[in-house]
Amino acid sequence: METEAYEPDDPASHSFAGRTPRNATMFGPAGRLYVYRSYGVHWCANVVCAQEGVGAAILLRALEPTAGIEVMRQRRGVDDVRLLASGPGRLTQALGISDAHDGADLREPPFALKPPRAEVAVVASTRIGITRASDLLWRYSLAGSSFVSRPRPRA
DNA sequence: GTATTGATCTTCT
DNA sequence: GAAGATCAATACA
Repeated sequence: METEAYEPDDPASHSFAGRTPRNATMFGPAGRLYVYRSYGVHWCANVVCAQEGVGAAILLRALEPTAGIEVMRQRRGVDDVRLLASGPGRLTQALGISDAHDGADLREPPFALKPPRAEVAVVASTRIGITRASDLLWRYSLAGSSFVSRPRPRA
């Protein structure tokens, strides 16, 4: 439901300052999962989306639970479906993603990549939760969705 | 209801 | 030693 883009020349991107042991996955081949720890507390999941050697990825900020909702509720400890994965940290907790999944190939089980089930209306807006280059319209979410981390970026 | 702060790891200065 | 792609609990109006 919601993603954010990060490129090598983006001051807010982990890959901007160069390759480190933690973000090494980000420089790997596309289609893999890049997991990093945020603020020492949360895990955040990204999809590597450029050729090997280029540190570019898409941050998964929110999703709409469609399967395994009960499991997600158990892991998150909340009932409201809209709160199960409405944020990067919440998303990884709901899916049970951790550093064990860093570098995993999204084309292999337990993951799977599929084409969209239907045409969707996507809106671009400013990014959230960062302090640098936050004016870039690199946050993409589905129009009118109630599963995003915030209904709208504050004006 | 909004505002502030704690938790706690990796990297950078 | 400080900041950061965050969340949730606490403090205040």
